[in-house]
Amino acid sequence: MPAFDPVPAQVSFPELEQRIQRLWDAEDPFEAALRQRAQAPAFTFYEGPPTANGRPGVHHVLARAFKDGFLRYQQMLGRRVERRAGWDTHGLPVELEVERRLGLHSKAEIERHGVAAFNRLCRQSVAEFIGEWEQLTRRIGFWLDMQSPYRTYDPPYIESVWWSLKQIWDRGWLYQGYRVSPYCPRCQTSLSTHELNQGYREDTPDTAVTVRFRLVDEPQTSILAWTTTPWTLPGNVGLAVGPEIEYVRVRQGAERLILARERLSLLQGPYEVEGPVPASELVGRRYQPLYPQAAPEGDAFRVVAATFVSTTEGTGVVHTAGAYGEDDLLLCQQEGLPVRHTVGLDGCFLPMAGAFAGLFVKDADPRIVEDLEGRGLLYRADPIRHTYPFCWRCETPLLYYALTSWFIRTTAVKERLLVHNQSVQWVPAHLRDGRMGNWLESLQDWNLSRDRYWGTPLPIWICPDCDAQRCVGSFAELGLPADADPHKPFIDEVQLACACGGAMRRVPQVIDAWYDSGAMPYAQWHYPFENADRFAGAHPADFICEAIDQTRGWFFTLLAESVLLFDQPAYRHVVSPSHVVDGAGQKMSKSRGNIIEPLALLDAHGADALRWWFYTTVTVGQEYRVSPERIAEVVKRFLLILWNVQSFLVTYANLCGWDPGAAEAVPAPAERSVLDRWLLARVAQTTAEVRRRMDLYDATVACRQLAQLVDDASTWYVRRSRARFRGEEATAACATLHQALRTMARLLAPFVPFVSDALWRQLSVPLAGQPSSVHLTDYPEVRSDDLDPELLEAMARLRRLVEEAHAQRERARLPLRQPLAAVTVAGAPFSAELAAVLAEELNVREVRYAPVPADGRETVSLDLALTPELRDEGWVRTLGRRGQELRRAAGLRPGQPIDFYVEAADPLGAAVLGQAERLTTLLFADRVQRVTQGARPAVEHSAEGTIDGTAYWLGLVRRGPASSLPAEDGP
RNA sequence: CGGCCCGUAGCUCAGCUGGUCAGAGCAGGGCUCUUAUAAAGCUCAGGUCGUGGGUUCGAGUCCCACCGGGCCGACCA
Repeated sequence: MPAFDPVPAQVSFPELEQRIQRLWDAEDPFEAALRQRAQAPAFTFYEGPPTANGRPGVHHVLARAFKDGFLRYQQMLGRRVERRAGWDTHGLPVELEVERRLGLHSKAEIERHGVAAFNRLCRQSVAEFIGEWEQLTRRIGFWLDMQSPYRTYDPPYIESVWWSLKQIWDRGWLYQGYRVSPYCPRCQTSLSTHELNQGYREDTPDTAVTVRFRLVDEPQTSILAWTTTPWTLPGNVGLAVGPEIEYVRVRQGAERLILARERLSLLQGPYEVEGPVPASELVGRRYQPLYPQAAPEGDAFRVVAATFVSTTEGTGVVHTAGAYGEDDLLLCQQEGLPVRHTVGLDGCFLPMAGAFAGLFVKDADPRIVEDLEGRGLLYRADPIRHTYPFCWRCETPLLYYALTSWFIRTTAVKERLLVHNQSVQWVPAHLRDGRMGNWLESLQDWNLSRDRYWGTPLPIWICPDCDAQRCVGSFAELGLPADADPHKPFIDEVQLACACGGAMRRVPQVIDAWYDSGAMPYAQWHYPFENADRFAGAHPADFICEAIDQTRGWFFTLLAESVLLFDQPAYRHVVSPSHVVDGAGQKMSKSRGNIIEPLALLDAHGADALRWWFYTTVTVGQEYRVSPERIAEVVKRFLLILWNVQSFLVTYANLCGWDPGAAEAVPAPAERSVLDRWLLARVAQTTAEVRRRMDLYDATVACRQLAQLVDDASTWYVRRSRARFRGEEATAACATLHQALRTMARLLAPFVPFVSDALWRQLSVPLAGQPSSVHLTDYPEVRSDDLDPELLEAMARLRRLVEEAHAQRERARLPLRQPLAAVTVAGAPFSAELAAVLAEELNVREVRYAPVPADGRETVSLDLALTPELRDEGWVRTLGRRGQELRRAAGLRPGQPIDFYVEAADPLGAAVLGQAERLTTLLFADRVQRVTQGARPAVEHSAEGTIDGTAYWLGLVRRGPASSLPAEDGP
């Protein structure tokens, strides 16, 4: 009875993975692993919540592969690793999907449809692809608790978010302000940068105007300013000059003009430069408003200094309208210039714009140009073409438009953010001071509010009578039950009594969905209303892992909220892989048609292959050029080799009846042959290196080391040990390879969870009391008794010399089958054992040594002279090979007893007679008989050929049934 | 415009704190081994290590500039 179940030579990894998955379904080792570590110290992980209203892609597999690898590793180290799934459920992407489905195109249409119904659909839409996410998560072997995920729309989650905002409010860090954003006047919403990028159109025709701003105290003198958006001119409140820029006053006809010296080329017709005007002299000067009737209250129409002013375009003077430009707004706030809208939310001029009132701004542009020209204020107007943003949904030209927004004063804790960021171990390391560090250095206040519907409502109530503001931090303050739906529109019905006697109403906004996700460390536990211990024990996280695009996303919001609320970092280690692109390095997109579906890859090559490819192909931080061919290569180069080593062991262990569970005497490792000791030393060395690398969160080098170990086990240990598995050393060899493979299965378990478990289970069959799954074992410790650096070095040296010797044979055209008398090593002698390995690998009788060459370089040289005896043996080995081919052609299995007949003239015939025993062994035959010419017996299979010019004939006859070999599964 | 990453054999990529580092795998040609039965081993690449400077006894490996690619951000008044 064989100890091991036979291993089919052909393996389909996708099928194997499904088989293992079914075992997991039945045994639930995920749950068992958690139970097993229930009392162990926690290793805390935060799962970044994806939005489930989109399909998962290959890039999601990437991050999840790294998450799972590190989590399994930590668990095997003995930590308790909880992994709770989460879903990001709010936000504009969800709303857009629902709008699309309902055929709605604006906020007005949503409100006509009804916000309650709209939000109901949003809630449903979030779950749209949840099944696909769960399927993929499961398929890639990512163990994640998806039974009780946190969801950002759950009332307790929202209540925790409210609590956090109240904390921020109490510290004075939550305030209302203006912000300029790209704004679609038709949809009546601001757009995110992401959306903005989808709508840029090049070569958009527009009009650039250069306008005279007459100085109050010098009406004959004008400052020239230039703009491509004439519609912002009625909103002008100031002119900005650059403190470093040199301005000049020029005379042209009766008038004087002021502009930057570098921009004189803008002038039309002859002019005379009267002299320089320092920027400092311009600052503070007042000019006449272009549209006095639209003048706002306050100290407007002044020249101010601003560093952002350039001289690459225009006049070196920037027309400033605070409500219609980001820089403009900041400048106005800084300089005390009034900010007021001249354009309404619908993109049409307000009544104070006089003749333009009611006109859409883009339609008003030509009218404004006409009007300015009529009043002598236009210096010149030029058609231009530039890149301009349009709404990607409705194609309306976007406006930069200041809206009332609520902000978190993140700048107040900037120093703390920088300090805590320093404490984080980033992989790749440059992210800390690079992308993340730079982002924090140029930190601005967080624009928290969104004028939308499906999101966590901003918990601020304002009294219309006395303007009192109140931030609400719990449901109880509103008298709401714990299970109340706190979403719009219901929450907007809730009024609070103001001290002045008025009824406070909630502000209409919801908050940035990114705030929701950054709140997960505390909100997933409904902290501080519940689970205070649970939160305290799981913050900061030991480890998070998301793709690089989360730097300014989730990585930032986690950190920002943690610092704002707790003055702590949110995580200690971040692994952040780069992007996934197609095989040609192109970004995957629907329009390019180069999207690679993860499930297709998984079906074709399996999850282990894809995971392993992600770990080993490039270092984290470089892009992943994924293609089916590259994943297929992993199967060939790694998984199949691993599988074949396993298959080899099982075949021979069964063949020689070795049983690891039997109390058979196995020599202690130190007593085994040098190849065994070498393999065990390689395993120990690799174990140490893998642990060291994984402790540094470097899965790439760890896995590359493992790949090298697998390759060494196959292409050196097994290759050189094959004969030993059939001889006296079979027990030691089987025990060694068995032990090595079991260790390798555990070393590989975090990375290729399916095949490693398959290996483990197979190898454990004959053993009692073993964990049923490799994922319930401990990560291998370094067996210090096995370490043997000297042996590793000596073997490495030996293998270098082997390569050189093989090259010499190649040049001499002597097949390896042909034995040679000696090899001479110019270098330090090997131990007798290693010398035997060398001799066997090179097929030489003897290893000799010579002094090292003067340059100190070790060399090797084969004695290429053939004696008759060596030549005879070479012939016999060739004949043996031909016999093997005949066996194979006859379809005989290993172990099938046979008789061989050989007919050959001398000198080949003599050689056969002289080495009949060797030939018998080579052919695994019971008997080899030489027959004389013309006396060929009747045989089942035969072959003819020549060796070195001598013709031969081989015949083969079976004897009795096959011995007790395992049957193989088909060809 | 700014920040970061990358630019090494036809392709994909290794090369840690400067001194056998000029490498591996794949593709292609040749050869070999084999009761792991097509999986494996060996061999063949004359590559200005993007370009140009610099530091150094010595630089893919450090510094500067430039060119090209990517990502992120800013800007387009």
